[in-house]
Amino acid sequence: MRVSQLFNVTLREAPAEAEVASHQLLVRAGFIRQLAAGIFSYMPLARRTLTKIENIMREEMNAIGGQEMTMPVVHPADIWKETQRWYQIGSEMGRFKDKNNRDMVLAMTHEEVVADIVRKDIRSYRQLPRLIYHIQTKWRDDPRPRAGLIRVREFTMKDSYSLDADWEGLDKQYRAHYQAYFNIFHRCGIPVIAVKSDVGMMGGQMAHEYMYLTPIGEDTLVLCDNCGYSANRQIAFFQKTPPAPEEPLPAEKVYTPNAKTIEALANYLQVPKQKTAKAVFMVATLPAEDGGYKDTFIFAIVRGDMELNETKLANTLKAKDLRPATEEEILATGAVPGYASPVGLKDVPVIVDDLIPQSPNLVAGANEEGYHLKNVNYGRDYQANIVADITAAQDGDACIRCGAPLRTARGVEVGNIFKLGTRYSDAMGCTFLDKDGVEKPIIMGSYGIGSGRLMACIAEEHHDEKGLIWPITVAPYQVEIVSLGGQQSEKVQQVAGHLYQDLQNQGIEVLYDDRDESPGVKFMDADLIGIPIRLTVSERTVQQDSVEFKRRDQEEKRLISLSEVYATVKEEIDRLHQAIQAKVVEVPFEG
RNA sequence: CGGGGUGUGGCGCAGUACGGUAGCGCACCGCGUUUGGGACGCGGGGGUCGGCGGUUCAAGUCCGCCCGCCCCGACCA
Repeated sequence: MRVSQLFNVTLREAPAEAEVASHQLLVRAGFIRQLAAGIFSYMPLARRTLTKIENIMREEMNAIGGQEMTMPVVHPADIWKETQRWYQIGSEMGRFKDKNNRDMVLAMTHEEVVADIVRKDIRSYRQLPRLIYHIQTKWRDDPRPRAGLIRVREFTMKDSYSLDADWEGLDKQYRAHYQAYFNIFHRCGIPVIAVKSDVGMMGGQMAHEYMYLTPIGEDTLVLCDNCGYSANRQIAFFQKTPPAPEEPLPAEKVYTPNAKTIEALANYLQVPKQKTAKAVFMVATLPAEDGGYKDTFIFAIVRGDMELNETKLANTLKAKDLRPATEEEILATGAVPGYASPVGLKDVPVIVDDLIPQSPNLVAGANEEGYHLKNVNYGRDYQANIVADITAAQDGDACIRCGAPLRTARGVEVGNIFKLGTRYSDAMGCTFLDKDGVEKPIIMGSYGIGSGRLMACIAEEHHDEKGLIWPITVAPYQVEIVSLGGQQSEKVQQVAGHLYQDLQNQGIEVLYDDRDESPGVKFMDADLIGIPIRLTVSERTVQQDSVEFKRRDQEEKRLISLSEVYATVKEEIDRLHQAIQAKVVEVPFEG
């Protein structure tokens, strides 16, 4: 492609709203243009990179037996009602009515469609196992898109769905994806780790997220450098060290003016935070007896030095939804915000962290403005409805497996794999007859990777102050030819033009900057766009029957003779591919 | 949804305090010069100042309401 013909505009400055490097550079280099919050156009250069990313996905999916298909973006709401997700999912779901006033859904994901196809077409164990996938646009009306392509509302995702007759089959497909996903990310040039994750609204038995570690990430991960334990902070387990036992002391009411936070309380009473109990008020949406849901006020207690983990609490309660209580709701229960106490509280479910019963003589609220109770002891002074692990792992906590200090890090979720089990099969009646003629539910798994987000993470990982530096496997073009003074020198123009033709004829993807621009402009644009190999043709080089060779990821330039250009370019492309391939390794399964 | 910010030509910004009829850099078009790291000269084109309403002789500027976008949080297969 000649740059003079390319539908692409580079920007000297990034729009003010672009903050992270991948967003700024992808916009400046002309890869993406924003239409609305979280809605982007992918320009020709981006399309080429996305196609390469998607082809890598295809190769890896096909390698584990996947079969590509395409499913609709627009669904009738009926199937989403069947699985209840029509009711369970809030404003994130795109809903509209068709001309006949029927409820319709914009696809957020395709479990329902898969299940609908499967229940109609699969009848026998002979048709299992199967693995299908598609690469499709999805819509999730995220409350807060951010960081360019990292978090968007309209996005393209490679989604695969495994269908099995038994749990062993699911496990096999799950593990195949586990490795295939590492292969995909490694081939795209980004390091990732797989962490165990919350199954969330997908339901199911097991889930891993593939995280690209970066400070701009929005998920917090808990990692053990010693044994390799890793988990999303939402579900990370850790060892809790009980304090030294103490004789329970008599409870004592103390005056604590303006001590409404743990910080202020510990400061005022001059006690360490771990000697205090923190009251957290939540409202949980719980399943009701009538089959519906009802909001229930929840009083959660964790030690003052710890943080409530809302995901753990929600899972403990089997809550559909969980949110902080408002001040009015707190007052309505008879508790006093800032001075709330589990002691003497009635008719409110109390959930305490499992470390609380082992922590004697804590300071808790007195349910009276300006007063706390010292020496509150679980069991003697109050009881809980549930004792469970509801606190969040923090930096330095002990690893659940080996006891070494845990580290927290930020990451972007670039992919996930789920063992769905029979949740969708049960809801939508996906059954088959096994060898014995017994009707059984099909066992499903689902596995997703967002291609735009992946492209952004690659940009995030591979750039410098001048611009993008694409890995050879996903670069829009492999080689960029820059001609200098082509308007003045017929020779330069000829050499560059021939080189462009020759390399293309040899199957190399070439971008040829043939514009009548100053050298500075061309070099700057080349650096910004980030094609891995640059060949410069100028009066200076043609006089020596050579061109200048430079790799985008290296500073060195060297002259190579025209007769050796193809061989050198080929060799360097192979070398770049080999370096990537060397990273595609087997990763032990961490179940 | 809560908190904060922001909106002036394609991009980056000034002008708003103190109301007087819109400006700078880059980009774009034409001509000429220039050509190894974002050139120069001359001449051009392009803006309902986010929207609506109000105050005023006069509103980019003051007042009210609304909207978009960005950041933090909540939320998130």
